[in-house]
Amino acid sequence: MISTKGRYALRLMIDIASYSDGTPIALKDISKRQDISIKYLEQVVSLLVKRGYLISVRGNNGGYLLSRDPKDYTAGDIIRCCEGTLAPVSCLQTDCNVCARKDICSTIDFWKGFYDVVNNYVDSITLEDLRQKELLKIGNDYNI
Amino acid sequence: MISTKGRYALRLMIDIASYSDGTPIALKDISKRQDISIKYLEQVVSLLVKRGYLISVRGNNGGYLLSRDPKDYTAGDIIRCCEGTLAPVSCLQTDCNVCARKDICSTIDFWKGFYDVVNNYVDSITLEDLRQKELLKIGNDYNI
DNA sequence: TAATAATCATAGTAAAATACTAGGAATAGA
DNA sequence: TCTATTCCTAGTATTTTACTATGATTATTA
Repeated sequence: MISTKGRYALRLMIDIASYSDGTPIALKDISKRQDISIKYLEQVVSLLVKRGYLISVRGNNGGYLLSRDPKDYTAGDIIRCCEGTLAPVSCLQTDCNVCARKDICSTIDFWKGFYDVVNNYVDSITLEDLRQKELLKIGNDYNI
Repeated sequence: MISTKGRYALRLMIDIASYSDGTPIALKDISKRQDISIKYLEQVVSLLVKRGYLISVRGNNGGYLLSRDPKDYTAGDIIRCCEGTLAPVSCLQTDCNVCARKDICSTIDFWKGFYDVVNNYVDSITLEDLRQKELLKIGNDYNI
């Protein structure tokens, strides 16, 4: 299971990508639209700012802006930023958690393959793709 | 991350598939080879027995036997049996955890795709494939 | 038949992770 | 200066994880 950090991060980024008109989007508004507390969003957003995925604007009328075009983020970028690695086993994490059984392990290749299909998938979808889907949903809502 | 339950289940099944000569394999032996406590293996193995993936033989000289040919188990069968669903989000679990946002959710298709690539991958590898890899490793060890 | 070696079943538990909330400082526009 | 925002650090209840412990049950074998 992907934790709330990763899932909320994706929704937050989609929200900003979908609703921004060039001015910063405040957490207050994202909180309302996404039904997630401002306090928790603060924690999620801080990871995205630290990574440079979002630009924060402090003070009154502040908020957050994308630092790139939506097509230049993958869903994987966003999820990994807040969720950590998507490695299915700890011995595949980058800061190589060396395993005592690595020379005799018959499952490591299986897990590498798992890791690969996951990363390939999440990196095949861009924030722009998700934004298009969101705009479609909003459109559908208006049409009811 | 896949938990120890799922990872140990895979190793346990590979171990039985690789070392069984038709007589039951005792947890004591699996424990030695795999470096996992008998007590913890008991918990893992009970899930596989309940699901019918293993046949247990009680009493002295007892142990466990595969109930099918190794080519007729997928890695996915084994992992899901002990790990539970591989769904990345709870609203995709079979006993549909209905989400209040389902009609307006723009990420559900993304998560469905995630779920699909994971299931497709783990179901593309059979226990026989993993057994072959294990036998190769054992062979290599003897050649050192 | 008694000892032994195995599975089976249930409970307990320490540590870590998860999913938050709380309080207040810093910043900047009106 | 007031207010609306982000920023930062702690705290915390709950759940999950990764086991261990105890003892019952079962069946072979000496």
